[in-house]
Amino acid sequence: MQVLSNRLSARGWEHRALSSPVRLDVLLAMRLNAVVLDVEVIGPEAWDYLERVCSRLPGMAVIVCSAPASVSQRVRGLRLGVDAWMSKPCHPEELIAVCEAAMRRHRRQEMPEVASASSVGEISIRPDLYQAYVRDVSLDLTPREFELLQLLARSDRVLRREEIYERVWGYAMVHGDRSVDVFVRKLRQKLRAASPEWRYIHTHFGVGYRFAPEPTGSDDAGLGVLDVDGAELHVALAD
Amino acid sequence: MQVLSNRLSARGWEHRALSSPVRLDVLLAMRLNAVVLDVEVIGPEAWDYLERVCSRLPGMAVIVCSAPASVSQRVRGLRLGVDAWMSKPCHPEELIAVCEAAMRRHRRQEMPEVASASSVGEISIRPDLYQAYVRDVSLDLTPREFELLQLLARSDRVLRREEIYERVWGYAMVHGDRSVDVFVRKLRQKLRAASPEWRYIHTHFGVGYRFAPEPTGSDDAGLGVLDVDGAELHVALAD
DNA sequence: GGGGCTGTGAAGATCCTGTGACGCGGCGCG
DNA sequence: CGCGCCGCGTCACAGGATCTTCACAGCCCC
Repeated sequence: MQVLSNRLSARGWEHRALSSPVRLDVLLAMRLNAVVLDVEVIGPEAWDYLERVCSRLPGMAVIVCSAPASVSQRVRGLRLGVDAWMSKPCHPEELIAVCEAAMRRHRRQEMPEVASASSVGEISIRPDLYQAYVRDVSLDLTPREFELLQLLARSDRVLRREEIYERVWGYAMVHGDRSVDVFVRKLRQKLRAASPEWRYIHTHFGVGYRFAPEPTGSDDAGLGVLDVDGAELHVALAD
Repeated sequence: MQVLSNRLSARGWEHRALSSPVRLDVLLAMRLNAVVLDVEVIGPEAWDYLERVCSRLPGMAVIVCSAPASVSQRVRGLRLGVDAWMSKPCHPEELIAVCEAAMRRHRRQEMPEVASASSVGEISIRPDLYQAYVRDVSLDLTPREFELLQLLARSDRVLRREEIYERVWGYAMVHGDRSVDVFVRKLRQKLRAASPEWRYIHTHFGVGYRFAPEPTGSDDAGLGVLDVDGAELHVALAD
């Protein structure tokens, strides 16, 4: 169990290990992508339990990993809705691979669930439409601009150019490429046009960019030229 | 093989047994729900073959049934896209149950399609007749055109070409294939002919297409001075 | 004040889409 | 059996949208 847990973490899976049967409604509340069960642990009501789990949570992958069972038992389980049946002892890596294979197929069917819309500052990002809006007015972003915005908006830290390039363009940035800068400029331009009261993309000199919606508190007012200790300066430093 | 074949027939599965490797395009033309492979039979190119089969036919269940293999081999196969890996000898009934488990989710998608007629804009879609109508006049769609329309009409988001291709054609789109574009054009042509006051399919540059019935606001009013030759042209350009 | 680093604008290259035409293969018909 | 029709997929072309590149100006930090 410990080894399995370590390997799951290594592959980036959120998970939890429980040593006793879980009530159906509790399982339901966990909103899992997959569950690995041992019929021995469940006890004599295993078949009934399996059947209810599979029918109540059709979107969840169900893997059984138990002491060796007869063919007829395994077939019965599979027919009830179990996605895979492994015999202990088994290699943890194989168990993980089996879980991933089962989830892969499950996920394919519930395709229509694209990430939902999110709002940052005045703009709302709609992944289902590949577009961003300010009060139902489209920013008219190109695909690249949109992907850049999406990446920035869901990161709350400074992103280096190389990182941005790699995640938006999909391959490594050659040294000296200014594409990221150019697209940041285009994005800023469109953001400013649609939402002039806010600043969204902040430059970190020598590092990269950071996304953070901030109302332009200063929409001017007098704001002298040398507002030395004022808010502006503070913002500049905090930047 | 014979026993397996008999049992498959008993359970009502259409199937065929082949004793030599099958070319990828032949496999593709078979339009299978699942395939059971033996890596020994495929030969030394098994990994490459498996990878291509899985990526080309993401909707098909792939089960490997071979002589006992190492954990790392099984894991590698599963990570490539194989749905289950069984070791010979195995009980035919278990193999069948495993295939059914792998296919279960994929099929669930196709069943509810026997849905009832639906209306979008001026057109009504009749899945039972495999045809679409505008005021009881048939659009005279070909099967492919109809499937494309049906897919688009029940999605309220942008669909990427690869996604459309995969769900209408049933297998993965090769990069650069223009079939989707061509069929969108044919569909638009017929929609425009039957329902000229509406726009249905919207292009999202660099992304894909989105279906949304919209009355052509433009055939009207103010609109420029020299819109002499009419709404039709305008619509065509604006699309 | 100077050496990078970043913002900006524009031009050229590149990519994407709409479109018409064509070839292939299946099917019904004479 | 030949023939034409039809559905389907491919191709090439053209126009337009998008992306990349480049030079220059402005800015930041040392």
